[in-house]
Amino acid sequence: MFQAVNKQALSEKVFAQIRDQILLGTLKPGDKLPSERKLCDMFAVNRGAIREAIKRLEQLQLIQVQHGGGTTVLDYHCHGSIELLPSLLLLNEQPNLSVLKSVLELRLALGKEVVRLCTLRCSEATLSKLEEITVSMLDSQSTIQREELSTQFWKTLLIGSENIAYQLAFNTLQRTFTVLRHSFRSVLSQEWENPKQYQSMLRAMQSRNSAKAEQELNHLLVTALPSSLSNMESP
Amino acid sequence: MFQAVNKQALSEKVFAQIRDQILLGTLKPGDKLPSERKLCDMFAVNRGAIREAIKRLEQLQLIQVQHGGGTTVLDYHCHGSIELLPSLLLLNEQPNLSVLKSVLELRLALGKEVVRLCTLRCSEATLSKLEEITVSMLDSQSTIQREELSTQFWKTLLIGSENIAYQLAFNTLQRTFTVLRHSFRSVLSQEWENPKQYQSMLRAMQSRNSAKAEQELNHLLVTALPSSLSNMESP
DNA sequence: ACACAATAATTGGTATGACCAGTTGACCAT
DNA sequence: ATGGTCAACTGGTCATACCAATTATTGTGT
Repeated sequence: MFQAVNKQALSEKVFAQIRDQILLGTLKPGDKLPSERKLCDMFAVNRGAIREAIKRLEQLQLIQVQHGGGTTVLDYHCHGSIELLPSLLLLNEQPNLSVLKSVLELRLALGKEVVRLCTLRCSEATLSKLEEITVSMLDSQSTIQREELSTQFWKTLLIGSENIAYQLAFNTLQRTFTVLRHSFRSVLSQEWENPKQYQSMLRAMQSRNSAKAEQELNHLLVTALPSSLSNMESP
Repeated sequence: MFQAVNKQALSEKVFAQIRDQILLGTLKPGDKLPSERKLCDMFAVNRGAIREAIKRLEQLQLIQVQHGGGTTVLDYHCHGSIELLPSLLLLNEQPNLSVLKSVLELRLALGKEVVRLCTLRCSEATLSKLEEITVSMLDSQSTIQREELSTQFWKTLLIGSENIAYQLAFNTLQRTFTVLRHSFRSVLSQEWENPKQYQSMLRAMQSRNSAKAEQELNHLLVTALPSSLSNMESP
């Protein structure tokens, strides 16, 4: 009936505003940000809040701060962190289809590699755990439960792939999709509604057939795409 | 002859210390960070510096802050940003070989996709620009110049791939390698010392042969690996 | 002894105002 | 043209107070 109230720290709001202005291009690379004192006036908050926001922007490589020399906007195409994807995706009211396509492509490419490496490297114990999860998926009742199991499945795959870089990259991707789903309930079909496909992939992994496993994953992810985005070039 | 002097803001030092303690596992997931006031005493700095550091840590998803309820350490395996790779790589005095291997695998996988997509999508103008760059590479004198040209080459590839997610992911990877080279001059052979291989790849792209281009990239990147890391499973 | 509401203590969030420390540019002397 | 001096500006640090949310404690009634 009621919705949770949106509480947000001041530094958070300041951060979001400046970030979006940079991503929208209102603030262009090379531009100087107003001085911290001026920003205090403009946002009507104290300097601490401004500085905290600036630290976050710096962390995302959106700006460069120089002691005594002002703060400069960077080109996020060249320096921006991949953590910007959620913000880029939802810059306007509707999700940006071009960005969405990019994210899906990235997920597909990374996913394939994870499945491949996991197939080649993972222990029997990992395969057993994956087996357990798919079984639970098949007789799961609620969507929310299948979603949780799907997350479990991927987490296990990532551990099996023995690659921390992929693990961290997936964290970012997951945040991106979380934000997306939160704002737009059904932009994407949910791959976790297809437990049988998970099982097919696992079968391939159990026989250590990485090519087949990749192919099954491709099927799992691509069939979940809306037609407007399905014009991706497959290998 | 001379080196730039290492100047670092206080909040920066605080940030680095806490970050490393989390990555090292001294601070475990679920642990409570000391309160901001206590941290002030421990680090002997002002509360503003502490708070700025905390904002950065939060941005990296290393901690979770709750108004009035303290600050909790998160499991970076599950939540951490991919921006942690540079720190993970150089946690101890020597680069962590396991992490290094992960990063190289990620670079290879992403690189292949970028080359593939660029081959399929890029304009003739992009191909011309790539041609220019490789020509410059061939008659470049200094290493520093080849490095710059190599960066140019990749930047152009990324634009040609028309995928913002890959672009941002590469920014992170580039930072990782920059940090690595900065600390350890010659852990890796430098792929930009092999201009001919760049040209072979470009030839494949010009004939829109994405499979061949991928293969040439594989050769370019894999031959640059030290033998201790070359036991990667190739597809 | 237990449940529960009121209260106190703790923790993060915001606000001022001051001063320190680099950067920049104008001006000047060499 | 080079380097020094100075003032104005910008980011960095500090101390202190108070607001706001959470958590622990206390006290009350049953």
